[in-house]
Amino acid sequence: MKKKFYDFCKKNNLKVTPQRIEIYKIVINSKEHPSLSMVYKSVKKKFPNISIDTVYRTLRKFVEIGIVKEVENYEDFRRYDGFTENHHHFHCIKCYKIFDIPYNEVGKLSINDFFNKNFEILDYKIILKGICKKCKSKKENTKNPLGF
Amino acid sequence: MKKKFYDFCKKNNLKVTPQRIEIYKIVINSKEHPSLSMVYKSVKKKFPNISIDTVYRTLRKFVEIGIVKEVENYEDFRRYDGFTENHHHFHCIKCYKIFDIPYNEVGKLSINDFFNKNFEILDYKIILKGICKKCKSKKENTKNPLGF
DNA sequence: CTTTTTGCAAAGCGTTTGCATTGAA
DNA sequence: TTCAATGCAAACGCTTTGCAAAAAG
Repeated sequence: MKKKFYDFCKKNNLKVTPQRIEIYKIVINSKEHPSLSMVYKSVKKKFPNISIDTVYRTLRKFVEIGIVKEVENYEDFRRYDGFTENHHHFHCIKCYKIFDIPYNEVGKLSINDFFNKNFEILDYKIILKGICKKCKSKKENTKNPLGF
Repeated sequence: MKKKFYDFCKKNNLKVTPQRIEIYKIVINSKEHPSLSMVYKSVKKKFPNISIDTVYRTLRKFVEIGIVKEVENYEDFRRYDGFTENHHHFHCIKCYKIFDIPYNEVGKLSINDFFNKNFEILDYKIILKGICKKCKSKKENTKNPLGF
């Protein structure tokens, strides 16, 4: 684990600083998939003077080099849906469009027993990512249709 | 559709204003699951003087009364994950913890043919929501473990 | 020694709030 | 005529940026 960290840093020309080591440890050891403010509070125990932007920059770096991932259901902007029945979504990574997918167009999901014993599942969503038909036939897509 | 809107407004003591009608139309008719700024740009065509906070307030109201939904993968804060292998997540709605779920603990998803013909699926994530074992045995959970 | 990283402060930007005015019922 | 909604401006909170000092390699 420590080796993995050093390797990633070396490979990506990142200097290994005590702050980075500590932030990495916190993310790895946390069972809660911490938010930034949680990481910040935690690092401060060891480095009371650390500034919050160091945490921001460090986590961004970690995501960039792939040693840490962002939990999937975060996007920069809220988006709205007038179709209020329960359904899934397909996200096109090229044009940023989101397509509604009715339940029956995706195979039914069967949750296994172990899982059902430990969690009460109220709802689930399948989020598919890929490229829509239109974008597959285009060379490139430069325009951002969302207007930002 | 128009009737649905009037009914929802009446039931929830919302006044039917031209701005609200227009915003609702935009969300309903958009195929793109618009972001706020896209809605804003769109309403401005009809109401050049509309202020952005009206759009904010209106969309919030709509979500509140349930006539519009927020696309699921939006959360207020980024959260981080040191487990970089591909896996699913279970979100506890009580304690806000996110649990890692290996692929094999959830039944395999079979995508049907229609779907595969129209979309190139690069990845999919199953996001389960519910209540974890610990929270099921508790009466209430007042503490927010994420630190915000 | 050179180059990156840190901490600080200020700026940026999406979102929310207070308030007087306007408009729906 | 009453009470909610709008538009405006200011405030708010999370995130980013510029820069000099400090630390890593």
